[in-house]
Amino acid sequence: MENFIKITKAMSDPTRVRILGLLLEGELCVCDIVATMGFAQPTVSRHLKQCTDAGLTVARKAGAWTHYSLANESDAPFVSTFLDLLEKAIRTDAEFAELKAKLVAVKKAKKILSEGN
Amino acid sequence: MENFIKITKAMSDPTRVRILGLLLEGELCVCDIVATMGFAQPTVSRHLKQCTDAGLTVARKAGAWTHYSLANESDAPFVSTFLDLLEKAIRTDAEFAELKAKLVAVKKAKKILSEGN
DNA sequence: TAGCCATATAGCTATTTGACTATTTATGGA
DNA sequence: TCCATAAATAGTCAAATAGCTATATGGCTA
Repeated sequence: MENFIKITKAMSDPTRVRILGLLLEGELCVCDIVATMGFAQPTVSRHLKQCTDAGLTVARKAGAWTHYSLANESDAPFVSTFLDLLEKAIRTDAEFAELKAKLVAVKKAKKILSEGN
Repeated sequence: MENFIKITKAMSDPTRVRILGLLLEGELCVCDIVATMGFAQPTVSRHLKQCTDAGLTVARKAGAWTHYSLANESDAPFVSTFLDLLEKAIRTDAEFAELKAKLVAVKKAKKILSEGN
């Protein structure tokens, strides 16, 4: 029950739902999400912490970076079903479509910068 | 998306989850839930309104009474899946077990009173 | 070691939420 | 018609939440 509430609470905020939606595309670092969504870095960090506490996401540290990805079903009960529902829900969200496009642009820009070195 | 958020918001409060859990047993009037849960009548009424707005419950007026029941899958997308998850979540909630027993007692008491007339 | 970068944490503010009491609305029976 | 009962609405208050800025923390590189 407590777990269920944590998950539904985490999924009851549009910002977090969209962050989770971006993670459907694959692992992302905090800075990617910040660059894509335009929120302050601590705001994104807190959202990710809440998702991780709910068992929806997993953090992987690599040097200064923290990469977040969606938890897989073995990590916690319900999670995969909830993520399926979420995926269906954001499919029709216009704002999410924009974010997804923005993320592609952010990744592309990052790649160009890294190649420049 | 908006609908999804309404549903997850409705399901992110333990009181509402337990109310919905009681409705798994079948249709109930507001006063049954009030008697079972011990909250003030307006509190319960508001929770039920929120659930109905989210498409999780349906209200049926009969005289002075309003009977609430769970929506069926055709009423709104996601709903049946969410209710399945909810059912699994409350299965292990000790407080819900107590409420379920209390509801049985409330119904029994009501029956005795009605037979007395 | 100094300084920069990516994250996390702390603390603040505005808003939302969940509880309550008091009141209103609506129905059925004396 | 008048009263009792069931439910909904309005208004109030305390606690939780989501955003922000400022400040740690921790790792990499010159």
